Amino acid sequence: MTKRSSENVVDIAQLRRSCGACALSQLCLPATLVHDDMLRLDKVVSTQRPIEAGHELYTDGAVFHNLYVVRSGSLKTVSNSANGTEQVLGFHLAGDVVGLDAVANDRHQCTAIALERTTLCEVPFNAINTIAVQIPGLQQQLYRLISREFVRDQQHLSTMGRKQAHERLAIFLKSLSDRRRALKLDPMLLDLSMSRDDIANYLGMVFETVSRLFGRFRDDGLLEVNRRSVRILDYDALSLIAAGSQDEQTASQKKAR
Amino acid sequence: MTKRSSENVVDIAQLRRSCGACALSQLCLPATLVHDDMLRLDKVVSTQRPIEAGHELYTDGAVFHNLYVVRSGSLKTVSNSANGTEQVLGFHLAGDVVGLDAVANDRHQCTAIALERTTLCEVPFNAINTIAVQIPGLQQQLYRLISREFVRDQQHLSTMGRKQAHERLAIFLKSLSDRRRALKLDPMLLDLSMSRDDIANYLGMVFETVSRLFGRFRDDGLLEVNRRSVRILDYDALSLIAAGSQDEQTASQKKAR
DNA sequence: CGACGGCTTGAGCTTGCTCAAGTTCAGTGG
DNA sequence: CCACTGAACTTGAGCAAGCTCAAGCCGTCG
Repeated sequence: MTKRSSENVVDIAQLRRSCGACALSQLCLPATLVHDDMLRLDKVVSTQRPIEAGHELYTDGAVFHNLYVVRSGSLKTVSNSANGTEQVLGFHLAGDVVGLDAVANDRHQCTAIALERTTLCEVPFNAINTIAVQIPGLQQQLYRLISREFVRDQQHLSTMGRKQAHERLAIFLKSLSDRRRALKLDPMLLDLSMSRDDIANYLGMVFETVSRLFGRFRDDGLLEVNRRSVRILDYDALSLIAAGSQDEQTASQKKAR
Repeated sequence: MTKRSSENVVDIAQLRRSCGACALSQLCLPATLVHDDMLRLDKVVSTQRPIEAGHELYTDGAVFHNLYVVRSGSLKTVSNSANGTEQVLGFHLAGDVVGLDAVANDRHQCTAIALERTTLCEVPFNAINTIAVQIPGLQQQLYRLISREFVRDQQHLSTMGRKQAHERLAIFLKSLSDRRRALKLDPMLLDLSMSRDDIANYLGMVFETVSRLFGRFRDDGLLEVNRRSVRILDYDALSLIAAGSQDEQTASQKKAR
């Protein structure tokens, strides 16, 4: 199980257990640590067995024990309100830290569900807090991480505030692309792990609208869409729409709609 | 300037400078501290002169130095996107901590604007970090504070996801009411410090819609509306609408719309 | 192969947006 | 003190973006 160099599609799969060897360390807790400190971190972090698609990592209301770092795969976080309606709060890719919502009350405020087979590092919050007292860099990094999630949510709020549905979808696709670029993956090829329904919910619309918009972006030459496999053909045009360019025409240099 | 006992409308105005004597301490950083630790905190916290309505506390992009705790008055935080559109991210009342968005990058990610004459405590982040290392309770409290803001934003995201405008407004009014209750103020009387436009922006609609909804809630006997002075007449009905009760009729026991 | 879930596409309708006119109120100056 | 002004708010009418409902398609899995 430790050596599986056969799977070279994503080199993340080759990662060994230790934080020092992890390709994600720049995005994760050890970002600012020196080697010695990293070893101490290594002692408390463990890798879990993979979670299968559709399974829960934690549930709304569960007692808080661990933070998790996504190593491969992806998750969604969902808050379920009183009357049974769900709201997708975010999608979490490799390098993202999930579970920070629970720091406030010692209980998780949302449910985390794997969108595909997903591997994670488990970081016991108490343990990391204890060693963080002795490692100022780690302390700081923890603050930054929580705050980063906070800022991400604020950006999402700004997205939700935008009235036009096609702008919201463009922002979403662009952000996925940018996140892939940060992970050194092809930013033009999106392999969506989430359903149209998840995307729609996340962006505050219905899934039919998402589907129609994919069709429209395809017709306008912005995307190549094949179910969950999406190729960005015109990143600049997409960016223009995301930025709120008044007419999509200018953006795509096309006339059909 | 130190003694202005004339202003007894809100007893917050009578607060002395020290954290120990502050009526808000339960909501603020010192929540979990013992007396001795509080004295150390006192040393770094200072009270600023009031900010007038419409003035900025900090601007998007400004270098991060301080957190602020609202003592009296209120603020809005706003993110301005590329194409000039603004998004109101939140409203901040007495006891709220603002500025936490800047922890991620050492720069503020949004602009904070006073909605009325507002007094604040200024907490230098570096200083508090330094003493937090020695006071575990304070450390923990800082984490909780950031995480609390994060959770609040997630709740707001769930609100924005709800399709019906009247549900969003009901949630907003209910939350204002609940926050007033937590501050030991009359929860049925809302003195809105923000404009219809601010509310609309915050909830992702246009100001005319907010105005119309106030009218509808008034007609349905839920509210008494007099410009910015709003009295909640039927809190339970409002809660039902906020929770997504399918028909407003049931909630308000009225027929007119 | 059939059945099911996820997706696409169409037609019609409703909510909330746009544009526009009118009202109220606080503040200002005569 | 009152008239004037401008900002904030209210209200109306018409329109369209996106929702609802519905039917059909495609790919996967048992």
